[in-house]
Amino acid sequence: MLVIRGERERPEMIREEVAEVLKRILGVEEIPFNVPPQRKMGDLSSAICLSLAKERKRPPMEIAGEAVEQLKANLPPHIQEVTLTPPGYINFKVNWSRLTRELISEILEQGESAGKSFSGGNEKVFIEHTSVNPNKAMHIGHLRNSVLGDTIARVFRWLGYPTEVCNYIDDTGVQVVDVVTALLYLNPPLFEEGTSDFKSVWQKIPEDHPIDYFCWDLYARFQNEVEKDPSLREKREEILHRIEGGNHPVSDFAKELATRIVQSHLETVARLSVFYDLLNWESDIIRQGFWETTFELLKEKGGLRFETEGPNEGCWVVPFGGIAETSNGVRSLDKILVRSNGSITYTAKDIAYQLWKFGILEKDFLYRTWGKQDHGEVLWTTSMEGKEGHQISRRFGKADRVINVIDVRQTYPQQVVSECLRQMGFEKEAERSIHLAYEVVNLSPQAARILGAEETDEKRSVAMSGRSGTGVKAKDFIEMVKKKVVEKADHPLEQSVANALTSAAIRYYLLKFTLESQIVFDFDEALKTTGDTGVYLEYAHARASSILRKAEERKIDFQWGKGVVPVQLTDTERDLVGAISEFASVVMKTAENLRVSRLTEYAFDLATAFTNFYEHPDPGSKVQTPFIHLRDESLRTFRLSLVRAFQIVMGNTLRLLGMPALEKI
RNA sequence: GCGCCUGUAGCUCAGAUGGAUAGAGCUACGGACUUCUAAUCCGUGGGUCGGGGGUUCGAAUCCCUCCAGGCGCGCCA
Repeated sequence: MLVIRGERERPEMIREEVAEVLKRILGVEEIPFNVPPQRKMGDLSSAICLSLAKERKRPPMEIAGEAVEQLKANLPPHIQEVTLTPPGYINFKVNWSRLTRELISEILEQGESAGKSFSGGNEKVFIEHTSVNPNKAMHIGHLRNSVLGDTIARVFRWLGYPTEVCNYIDDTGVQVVDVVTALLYLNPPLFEEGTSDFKSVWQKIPEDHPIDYFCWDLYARFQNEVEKDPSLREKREEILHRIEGGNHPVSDFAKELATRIVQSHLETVARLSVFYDLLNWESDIIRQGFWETTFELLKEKGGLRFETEGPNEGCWVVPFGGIAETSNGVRSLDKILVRSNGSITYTAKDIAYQLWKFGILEKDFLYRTWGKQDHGEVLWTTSMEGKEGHQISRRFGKADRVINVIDVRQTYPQQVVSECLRQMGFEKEAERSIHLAYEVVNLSPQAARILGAEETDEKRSVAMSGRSGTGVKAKDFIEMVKKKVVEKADHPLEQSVANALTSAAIRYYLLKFTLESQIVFDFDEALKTTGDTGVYLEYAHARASSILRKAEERKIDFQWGKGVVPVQLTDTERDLVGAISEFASVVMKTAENLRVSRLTEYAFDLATAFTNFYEHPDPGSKVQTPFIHLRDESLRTFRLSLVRAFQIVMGNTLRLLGMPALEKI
């Protein structure tokens, strides 16, 4: 759990006010709170006296009774009534009128920065997400990663933390090697040794076929071919060395290929408003000698061992405790960083990279700009042709906290990385190396069948696999959702609106699940546009905007003043105020525990509260008068101001979720 | 074998720190639009919170155990 410093927000504030008084009265350290099951009981409740009964050897009703008496004599500022219900609950009624006056004033005054805190100080947060192998198209599982990381980054930025987002490009890994090998040697015209002219190879990619899609199929095909053709395996080995070594036409070709595919990945996620500050290339980590420095550091600080015997003979390993029996027989648990042939493992590179993120490593990348992104910010990239860190306008790395967004299957290697940091003596950095682990996206049996997967079990979900080419490609999915959104609309949509709804629907779908919940992707489920969806959120915001627009068109003057707040709010007014008041503390909690689903849940609650208020501002009454038609000027002003306050907070919530806040649909 | 995660309504999922009658959405059925935007709202139906023990005044939540599913434990990345 991260510790987030921040100002106390409304619900927290009220709770703390109450807790303060109660702690004094009862002489306890902590006061637990909960919400009563029925509204008439109150808005806030505590069962503290029930747990106190035993140790104090007194009936809970008696303890609570005395506490209530004292509370009545000394009411916390935002509480208007305290009651007692058996078997010993203390219930509090909030002074909604007062809370509403303060809350709306504050929001209208602060506008779009309402609820924003500037508590982050100088603590820099470094977030790595996406990091898709640049050898094929992205699929929906990758999107979950991107959208999670992007949302977390938005939350930290909002809270005032200097935040840096990077996308790691593994351009020297076997996946890229496979596709390069396939391009060069699978189909004629074959690559001729000694030449640096790759024109004919590039021409294999049809012009009307996106490169990432082409490589998706090619990569899957290559997996089959390489199985039965030993000469391809040899070629692959050769190409691996050339790419790792650099300084060879094939290496340049691989880089070019990866660059083009990265570009298509960036275009894909940009459709969901996902952007980065920096692209970090693995080839640059290798070429800048990050590992050599790390190797020395590891040997110097300890935590690394050269094996002279046993199964890992000839390797440099990090000891992780003995031998274990696994399903594949008896294995050493120690993590190999340098193989007996001298080459280094992925985890070794990861350790070096993690050290760089914290600014521990003396080495640095060279940097240049990649280009401007759709949101107007420049994207940087590491590059051997770039400038040194001190020569550019930005400073990358040197973070105080590092969040790596990687799926749950990589928990073990991530632990190895932070454990290595610990063993090297970087205790604080190990503590602040956070693996944001989330479960994968699988395909429902139906979805798998639609995609043409063979042998689907009707009960079991199917893992997506780049190797076999089964998966829902991100761009396909985006297009499908867009098509559905346009179809479902009762009027023609502007392109920008259709795109915004599409993005909101997809982001919401991928964010609403808890981190440990596997998403079993099903087309019907994922293409929903009613109920608990991103579309619902957009409608609530657009509806509020329309009301305000209409009020303006009719020249309705609604000048906010605290005097317009009714003494007694209706149920739906009160629920909406309650939802609005929770905004800031929800954002804070999201940053603390990195559980973004809490934010989507809140967004839905907030939108629901508004929609209910809009449909039934006077729940008891048979007639519901549109706000702009209200005769009672004071009430009209109040309700329109509440709409405005909602619109501001909903807009902020949407932006935190990376969704455009539509004024009109 | 060891470790981690999951199991809640027909389906998809929420349910910090243990609290009062376990909630949404979808689906089904029945209602509400000469509109401040109905991708909405209202109503009805729907549950042995995987099973069994335990701790507690109180357990979906904590502990033990069993069952079912997923993942991890590579000189892969």
